[in-house]
Amino acid sequence: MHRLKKNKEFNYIYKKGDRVSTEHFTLFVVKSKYNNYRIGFSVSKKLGKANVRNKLKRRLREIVRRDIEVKNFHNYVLLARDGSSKLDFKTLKEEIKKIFLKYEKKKMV
RNA sequence: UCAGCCAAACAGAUGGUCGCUGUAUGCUUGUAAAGAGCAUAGAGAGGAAAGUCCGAGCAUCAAAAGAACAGAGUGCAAGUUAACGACUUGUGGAGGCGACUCUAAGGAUAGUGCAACAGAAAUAGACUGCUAGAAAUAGCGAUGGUGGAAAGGUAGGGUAAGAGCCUACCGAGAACUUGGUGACAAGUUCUGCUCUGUAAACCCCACUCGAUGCAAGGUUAAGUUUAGGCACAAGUGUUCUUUAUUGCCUAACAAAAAUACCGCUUGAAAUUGUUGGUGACAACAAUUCUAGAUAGAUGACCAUCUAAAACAGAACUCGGCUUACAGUUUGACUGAUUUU
RNA sequence: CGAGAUGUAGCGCAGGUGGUAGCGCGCGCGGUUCGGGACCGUGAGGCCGUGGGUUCGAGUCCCGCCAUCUCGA
Repeated sequence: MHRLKKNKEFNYIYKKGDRVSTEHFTLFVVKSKYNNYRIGFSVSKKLGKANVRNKLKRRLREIVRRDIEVKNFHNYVLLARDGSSKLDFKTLKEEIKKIFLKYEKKKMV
């Protein structure tokens, strides 16, 4: 799994990307030049203090690493919204699977 | 047993599977270095890592060397400390039956300011009033009940009426003696003793302090660019002295890969023991190396412990303070009750 | 991560040296008008972000905390 890290990249994706959202997350997607997919996680200060935000990012990374198979070489940004820090691990997992499926469906149409 | 008070320790543990970040070693790639990948070993957040409220290191500001002023801080004593506004042990004061806790605690006769409303009057001169006297006037500070504060208080004597005018007790001040390093305490003697509160108002006294912060600052790369102003003066709170330097300031344009690398973790370090000290702490000896990220490293699942939970995530590093916090354990002490 | 500023009526703001809190807009009621607006009169609305302290007395002085905003690559 490759990570997105630079602020420029994030801003580019926010501006140009396709957007899909569920109750607690928003996914931004842009086609990549390279033969990799890359993903970044964004958790704002509104969601909690430092330890809460770190824990949420760790969990999201774990879920993407283990349970999501990304077939396309795209750049993704996963934005956490209000309330997502209070969910437990299983519901998080289901919701993230959902959001990726939703994007694929949208693309098919 | 119940209630309390003080201090200390822990901050889920053990095993398994998959993953994350450094370090060391080996292998592969690479001319080599740097780097990349894989394997193995071992390491990997806190008591507050938080707030950024103080104090240091470290770095830059040409030089921080000296003096004065401005500004800011601290404020009982003696100690501890690298240093401090921190801590310790005491002193005075406040609270608690007690164990114990709290305390910005110098100066109000150096000066200035302020004290609403109420009250006759707010620091004090009058007014109301009391006594003597026919009156002029003289003596007096009791009477006035408002206020946070009203001319030391209470009782007795005394007087024309009164008053520390006199006496006793309490309070206050001064001197001396004794004890203590000291803050201060105790005692004796003397003085009948006008002068409210506020310095967390200005201020006075004593002591301390140059400013800015790792986004500091440096390495590699990239400007003897152009225009205007200042001129032997200019530049860092101000002024002065000493030393050093030659340009300094403003604006525009160009260039720019950025945590790529250094700073970045061995330090007033930690653990254990001994000794000294009431204690904060210090000295000595032995042993150990114990995070170093940069979208920022600790997560997920299973089993057992009844249940797995609080506050919360290092970001240059230390010493404190403040604030948040589920629960568990240990020790010293106090009060009440019961039993022996 | 560091440096700074601000919290007062529904909204935007005053209250410098402590004495009991105002202004404008908005809101309610009445007047004016054939009616509405404008105008005139009148009224309500405040634990001065929060917890302590100093003081006789704190929006103001001092010390903690909370929230919001700004600046530094």
